[in-house]
Amino acid sequence: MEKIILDKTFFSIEDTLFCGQFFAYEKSGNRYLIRSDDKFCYAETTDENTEIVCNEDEAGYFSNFFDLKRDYSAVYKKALSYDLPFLNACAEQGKGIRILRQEKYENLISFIISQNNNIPRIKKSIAYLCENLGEEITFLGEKLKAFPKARVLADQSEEFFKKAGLGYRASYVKELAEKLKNGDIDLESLSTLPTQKIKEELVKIKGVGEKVASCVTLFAYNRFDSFPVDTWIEKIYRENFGGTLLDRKKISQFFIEKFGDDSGIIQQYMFHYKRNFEKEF
DNA sequence: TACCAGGTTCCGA
DNA sequence: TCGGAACATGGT
Repeated sequence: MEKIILDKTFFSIEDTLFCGQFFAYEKSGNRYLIRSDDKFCYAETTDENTEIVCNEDEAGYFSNFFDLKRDYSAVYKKALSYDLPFLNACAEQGKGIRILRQEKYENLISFIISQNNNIPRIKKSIAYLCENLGEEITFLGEKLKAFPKARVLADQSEEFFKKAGLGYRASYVKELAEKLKNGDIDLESLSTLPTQKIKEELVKIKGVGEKVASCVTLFAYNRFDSFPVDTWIEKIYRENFGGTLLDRKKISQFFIEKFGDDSGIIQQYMFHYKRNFEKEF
């Protein structure tokens, strides 16, 4: 067992988990059990620190997963430098957010499930897939389940995915799993491409549109020049930026032109605030 | 009961 | 190319 301890100012577990980037966690007492692929850790933010507990040989993995090498105080200061009252409030409330460096395959499946869906249901569906198809993993004496491999998902019937609560998204996930199994799609090979090119490749997948592709470039390829626009961001655009555009792709471009390479984290500050904390603006 | 949720696909003009 | 209906399902 290994414990990683960091100052909580720019790393809050609640902020990081409640900004809608990630669905594979559950509360367990004062801490959160977090799963990525087939690896687990516990995380807790106390009065002063955030503490991660994981297997010794996976400390490097989780250090990368939580993006611990990036200086988020600089990102926060950059957000304040735009001098926008609404954004200042968002950054102040969300400065503990870190953009997780997620597994590409798992993140893509998760965000296909996310379309026209709500976060509690998305979490439930992903947990169902793991519980029923995931490899058993023992972590600190507990028996837990990994995220299922693509070849296992590919062998399921569409009925299974409907039982998991995927609804009409069932066929999307099945088709993607089959293509991954056959090697028709290689997500890792896209890593070296520019952000726009990655998105162009991702939207060729059935069930993946502009918004899901933006989430995956941000959360799994860690491209901060991504700005996913969903119903919440659209509200922010209209209510807090006085925007009039209707096309979500154009709204995304509007924000990327405004915030450049900080777009991804600023998007997360704003989503987190609007969904969880908004008072009057 | 109708509307909403981290949208995308499909169809007709 | 563009606008709008259809798509599953649980929560409020």
